[in-house]
Amino acid sequence: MLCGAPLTSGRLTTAEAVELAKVLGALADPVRLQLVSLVAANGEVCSCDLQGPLGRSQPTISHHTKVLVEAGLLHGRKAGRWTWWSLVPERLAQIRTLLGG
Amino acid sequence: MLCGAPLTSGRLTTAEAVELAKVLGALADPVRLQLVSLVAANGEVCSCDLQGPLGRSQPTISHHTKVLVEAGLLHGRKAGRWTWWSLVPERLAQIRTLLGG
DNA sequence: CGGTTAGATCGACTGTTGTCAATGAGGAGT
DNA sequence: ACTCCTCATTGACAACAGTCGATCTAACCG
Repeated sequence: MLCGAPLTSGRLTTAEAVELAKVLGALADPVRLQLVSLVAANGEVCSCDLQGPLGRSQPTISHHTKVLVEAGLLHGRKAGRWTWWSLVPERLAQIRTLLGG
Repeated sequence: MLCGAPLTSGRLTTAEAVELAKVLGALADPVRLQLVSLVAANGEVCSCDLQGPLGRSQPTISHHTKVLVEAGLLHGRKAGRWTWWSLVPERLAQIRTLLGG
């Protein structure tokens, strides 16, 4: 489940490769990278704060947040009508480690 | 050109996001991750050494090496009929930094 | 030169992905 | 209850990406 065995020390199993590829794929999109960047800069933001800067429709934003949540990179906290998004920094650190830390 | 401004310190421009997404996209594939892993483990390998472990056809391997080279992650050294592949560790380190080092 | 071999390129097919308009679900306020 | 408001979901479509067979290029060896 994505622990130990960083990429550059060799011996990456197929299952590990698939799992890591999934997480990296979640980050491999300009809109999602900017989304993460925005959340990182503001601590906690709601979807309506993302729509403007990212220049995408509301369903598209919703789609991207979902992808990031499923990758374990983003966390959503529902409060009334709003959903507040925040990063999961440990997950980013984990990816960094797997990439050869 | 992908320097400074790590992801988690905010302020990622569109151009930077597109560029970073491209590199991450190059890594976001199980076959390519295992390819990198194999090269990392063996130092320098030729394509014929990859085809077996990766279980893909020769054109597919060639396609993946090309993607990785274009992303600056892999380097090919031609010697006679063979091409010897090696990693560009600085590039991986750079990505790690961008991811929030 | 002809034959073999390593790798790249092309063409086609398939599955996935980013996008939006339309609609749905549910809280908040009147 | 009724109406906004915020976000999620659905359906559709275009663009992209991974894969392989066939073909091409170029290097080595008799």
